[in-house]
Amino acid sequence: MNADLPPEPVHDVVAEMAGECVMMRSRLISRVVTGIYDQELRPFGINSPQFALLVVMVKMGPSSRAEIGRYHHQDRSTLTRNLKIMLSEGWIEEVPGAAGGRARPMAVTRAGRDLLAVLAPSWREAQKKARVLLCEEGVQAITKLANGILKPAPAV
Amino acid sequence: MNADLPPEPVHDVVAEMAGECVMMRSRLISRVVTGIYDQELRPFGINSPQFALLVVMVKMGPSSRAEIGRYHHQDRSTLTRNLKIMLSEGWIEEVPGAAGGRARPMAVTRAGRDLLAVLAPSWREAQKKARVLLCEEGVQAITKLANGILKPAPAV
DNA sequence: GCGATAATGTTGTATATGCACCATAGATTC
DNA sequence: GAATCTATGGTGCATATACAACATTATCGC
Repeated sequence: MNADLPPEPVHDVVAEMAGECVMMRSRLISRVVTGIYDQELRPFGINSPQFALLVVMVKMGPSSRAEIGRYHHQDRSTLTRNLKIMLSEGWIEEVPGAAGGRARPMAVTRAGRDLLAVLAPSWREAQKKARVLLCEEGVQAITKLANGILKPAPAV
Repeated sequence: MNADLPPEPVHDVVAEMAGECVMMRSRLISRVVTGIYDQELRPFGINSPQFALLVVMVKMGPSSRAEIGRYHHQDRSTLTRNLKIMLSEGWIEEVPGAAGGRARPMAVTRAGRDLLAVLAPSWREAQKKARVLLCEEGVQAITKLANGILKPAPAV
């Protein structure tokens, strides 16, 4: 309001940050929740980020790194590296003669789909634990939020 | 229910995962929100995770890596490395003759507190953008969730 | 067709994050 | 007091993540 007032005490500023920062809370939740799923998925040799990417790719169908990045809000370079690991695991593959020519769409393999089917019970176990931690209310809020990010208002 | 039934179609399983996974959504939100704050904080030479740690450390007062890790849900080794960078920036320091002897508490320096005061307006700008993205409802849900994780039911 | 522009994928660099494992230093137990 | 247990901090390793810069490849405008 008034730029000439003395700066507010650092203590107050930090109290405001500690009490309200959305980023701190988002990252905290992400860390804790990721840990829950990593624990359940570990026996299958796949981790949380890889599982997420695999599911997104099944959902999207054959897609280029750039397309996946736009939908999943990840940098192209991140996908170049993460997909390389998933390729070597045989969960995904490059679709041969697809797309115009510059892009090289990737798709989930049969092995990738089978893996998802096999680990489904463990994933549900993790879901259950997450629900306990976040309560049904929290789960719904997060679901709604994320869906809003994934499906931005279509250009009319 | 019945282990002898044929496995449900992979398609259905993936649809369930894509539509309900809490981890995928938590990480997505975290990525997007972190990006918002990183953009605002960049001019100050500090990134989102470092900012979060700095705020937590002011809040906690002099604390060992182990204590910070328990409160902030981070591995001790993660803190060893992250704090090293913050030490070299002069935002935190080792408290000399504190604690019993085995632990070596770390505390935020004057420079660290000043940095928080200086970047406060940019942080509020990021808060504003986050509020637009998540809506007031989402912000409150995340805040409530995270507070629940930070303040677990005290052992009675 | 040609030059300008835009999109794609890659690599270098820096940081975040957790697990497994280790050495050390307090704390416990007898 | 010595053996054992436990907590702390550090290292090696693997992965996630983004930004900057680059070469390549379309695409557009003319």
